[in-house]
Amino acid sequence: MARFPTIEDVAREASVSRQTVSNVLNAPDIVREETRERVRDVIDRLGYHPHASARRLRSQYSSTIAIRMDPITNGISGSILDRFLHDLTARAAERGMRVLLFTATDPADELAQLRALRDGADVDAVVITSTYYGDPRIPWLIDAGMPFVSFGRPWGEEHAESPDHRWVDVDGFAGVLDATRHLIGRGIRRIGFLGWPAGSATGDDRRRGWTTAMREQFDLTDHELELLTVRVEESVPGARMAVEKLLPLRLVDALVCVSDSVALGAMMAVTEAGRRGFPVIGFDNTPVAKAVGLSSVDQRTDEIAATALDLLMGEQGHRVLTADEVTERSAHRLVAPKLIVRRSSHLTVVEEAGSDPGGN
Amino acid sequence: MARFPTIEDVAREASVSRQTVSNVLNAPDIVREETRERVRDVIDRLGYHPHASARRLRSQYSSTIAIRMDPITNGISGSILDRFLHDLTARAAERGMRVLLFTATDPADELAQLRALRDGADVDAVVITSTYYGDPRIPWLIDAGMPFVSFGRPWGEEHAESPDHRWVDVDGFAGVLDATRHLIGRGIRRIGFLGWPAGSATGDDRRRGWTTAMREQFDLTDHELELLTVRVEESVPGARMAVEKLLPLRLVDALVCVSDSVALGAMMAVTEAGRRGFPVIGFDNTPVAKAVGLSSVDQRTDEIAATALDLLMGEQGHRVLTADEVTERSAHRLVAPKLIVRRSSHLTVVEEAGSDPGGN
DNA sequence: GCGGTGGGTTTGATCGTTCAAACCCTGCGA
DNA sequence: TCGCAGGGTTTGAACGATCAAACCCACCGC
Repeated sequence: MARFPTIEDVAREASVSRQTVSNVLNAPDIVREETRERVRDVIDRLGYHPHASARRLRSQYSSTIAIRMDPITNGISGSILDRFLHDLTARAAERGMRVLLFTATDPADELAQLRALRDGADVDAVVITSTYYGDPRIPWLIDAGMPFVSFGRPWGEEHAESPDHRWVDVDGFAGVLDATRHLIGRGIRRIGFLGWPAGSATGDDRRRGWTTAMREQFDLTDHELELLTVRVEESVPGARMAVEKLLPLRLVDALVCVSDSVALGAMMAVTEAGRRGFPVIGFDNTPVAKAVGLSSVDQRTDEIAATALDLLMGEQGHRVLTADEVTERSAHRLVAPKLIVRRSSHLTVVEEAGSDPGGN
Repeated sequence: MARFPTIEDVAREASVSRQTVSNVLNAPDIVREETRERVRDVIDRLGYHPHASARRLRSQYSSTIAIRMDPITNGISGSILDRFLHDLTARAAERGMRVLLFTATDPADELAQLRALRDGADVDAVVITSTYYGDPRIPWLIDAGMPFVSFGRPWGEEHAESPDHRWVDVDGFAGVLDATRHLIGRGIRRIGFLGWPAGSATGDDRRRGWTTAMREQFDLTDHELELLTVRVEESVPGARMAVEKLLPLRLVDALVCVSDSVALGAMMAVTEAGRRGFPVIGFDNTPVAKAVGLSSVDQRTDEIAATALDLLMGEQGHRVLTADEVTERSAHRLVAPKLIVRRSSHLTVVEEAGSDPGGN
């Protein structure tokens, strides 16, 4: 392989110094216009690209964000993280950042990996996903002074309000509220909620969207709402069996679901029972939802990715901000999801419209 | 943030030279044991990690592999690439390699991205996926002298046999052959094939697995095989409708499918028609297959990832091999997939066993 | 006693860039 | 005329590692 041109080659060819070439690239406004043009021409002609490692070595910025590739493909909803990953990569590129993947076998290993990435000056920041209660990564990252943002709220953690922990999350409450209102708007009254066992922060938050929508329209007690709720584990067959039992009771005329997995189970039960026109709405807008025509609440991963970068680098910046540069107001953000309406929530069978954030 | 220790700090502390520290890390066998131990102790004590960019600058290796994050989440099978990505990252780490993501809006943009990555000396090699007929990336990469491996055969391309183009692919033929034999072994004779429209290289290859298995057992003409074949586009509802029409004809007693998407459609039709005990087998072993109990042919992404790295770096190497270091024999590999049996292909309803490559 | 050998270690140069400071020039006011 | 400001450019050093060659020294054979 032929040697690539260096900044030195460009400088010589353009009859300027190395530093001037560097300035053309990094601070074009301090270079006289004529010089700038000339240097740019040479850069194009030689096909020069700065050597990333040399730049990183000198500037001490890696312009790289690390994210863990999670092994857990939790049911059918795992693909959200993949969509997020894609969008994060695209958005990061717009800001001159790269995304580096890593994997870990367990939490301890993950911390070791993070330490190595930091010490090797390989990454400027980390994006963490799937946070959980008492997540050890968070104090570690704060302590290590490593900038990070989490996709997921720190439910009930001490750092929830602190700018030390920047986070972005999906407003599950708002999403389910929308979905429920959508069904109410179609004239349905007896809308059930198919959720996870109580106690899951995310699940409870989503259910609150449903209870709020139901209460604002109908006069229901907590007890009545509880009767309209079915709770199952996150699994397709489990949900299917639960709904098979529920349908003959004729208690509800539609179901808002906490996830696409359980919604898929519900749909299968509904189909099998021959109850066409019984609306079901899922949550996550996974490819499966798209494939089977299931209405679902879309997480808008692109919006989340863009927001994560805003939190890390500021609205405009091209550099990762350290924790002490972040103010409380700019450290947390909820992204409102968007209901995608498909056949499963129409009373009449209608194909969805062509343009649809759910994919192609 | 406090400054990290450099190789210089370690050297001073251990009373040796920089180079000796470097040797302890990169060529431990040439250092006297006593010295090695002493240096290792100091490294541990100071928590030293080599500065990745400095190393890359000097050594001209980036130890990084780039892969494009594909925007196309083609139906429900998009998740295979994600599993591959995860496995590739894990396997690469074992060999001291990192995986860097990038995205592109179109083929031209992808080439531009690749060029920038190469010129910036950011990556040593590229993994490309979703290759297609006449893929412009392949000649470009060969021409640019950039080492690469593709996940996917170059169907009918000139480079198919050349060591210039290293590739690994799933042996769809063998997978479908297995699946069909599995059904034959269960005593089923009239096994249909649900495929894609003729002309797709991957689809035709998979169908050949079915025809071979059927021929070796039963005496069937091409025409008869054609009658047992149903062809649909890659979509759940399309497959469902096709199978809805097929079932009443009572021509077939089971279906082997070209993908999980169409298999899912088939399953839905079967369920709706109340034909319990009508086996369906998919291909890809997506999370959805796992979730709904669909037997499926698993692509073994981990095996593929490991093989891709073998092709790039040699069986043992810790360095990417350039194209001219590769011999013809070591440039291509087919990975045999593995049938995962679930409820959908049992005549009696039986849950699958606990340990299952399909996830958790 | 002297040259040769080879394992183990050190030394100086180098990778390609940016930082910090110096430099050069022109214009302007005192 | 001189000093000074300041835009534009150049120069030398530094970032932290590895490469290539030199070095040291104990040992061996003749």
